[in-house]
Amino acid sequence: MIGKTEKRKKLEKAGWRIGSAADFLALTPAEERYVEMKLALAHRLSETRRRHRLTQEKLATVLKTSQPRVAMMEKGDPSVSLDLLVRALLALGVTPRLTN
Amino acid sequence: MIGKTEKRKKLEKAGWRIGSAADFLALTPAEERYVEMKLALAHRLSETRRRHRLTQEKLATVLKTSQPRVAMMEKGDPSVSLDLLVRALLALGVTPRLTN
DNA sequence: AGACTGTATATCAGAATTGATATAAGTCCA
DNA sequence: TGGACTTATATCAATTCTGATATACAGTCT
Repeated sequence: MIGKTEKRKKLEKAGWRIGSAADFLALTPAEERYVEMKLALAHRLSETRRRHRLTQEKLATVLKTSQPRVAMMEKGDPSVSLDLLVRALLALGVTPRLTN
Repeated sequence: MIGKTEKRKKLEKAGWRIGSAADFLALTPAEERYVEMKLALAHRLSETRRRHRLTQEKLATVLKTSQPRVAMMEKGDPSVSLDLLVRALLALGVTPRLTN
């Protein structure tokens, strides 16, 4: 079990702007899960890239995007869509199955 | 095992414009998987809504969007993002876990 | 220190997605 | 047939996302 303050810090560190404690608590469970999913995918992308021994620059070329965007993806930045993350993972051969 | 022509029909019916057989075959495995994921989520959304005995109109209200967009989502229309689909499912309490 | 490699941050114009609206089409029942 | 209800399609302005560029930061080596 992870405390709320701790979780908040984790999210803020990841670039999710959360103004006040009230704002944070206003995150619905669905929103929290969405953010967590994104961070999980982001982490997975980073891991996968390392496993393939690629630099962000090289991965960017493979994905036909730029190194800065890859950096954003690996942070799970709010400005990056799930689509982009999923496409990247699929391109790397990772096959996410959606289970209940 | 599903034939290529059959699969193509399925995708075209779902609104994915695929001009020629050559174009279709040009879909990379990653792209195919992406489309299939989307259609799976779309179908899942439709099922879930029905299970909750909601009209598209009512679901739209819950999701703070419009009935026409819900229709698009349930078709897995190319103009609908994974984000939107996932958010919708999460809002309905479906909790997709990403497994290997 | 300086050069080099890899990653992070800021900004922005162009592209894609969004909710909304209007309206058509399908379904059921009296 | 016609109305009530539900879903589908078309269009569009506003928002969001994207790739690109410039540049900063961090680590390693000589």
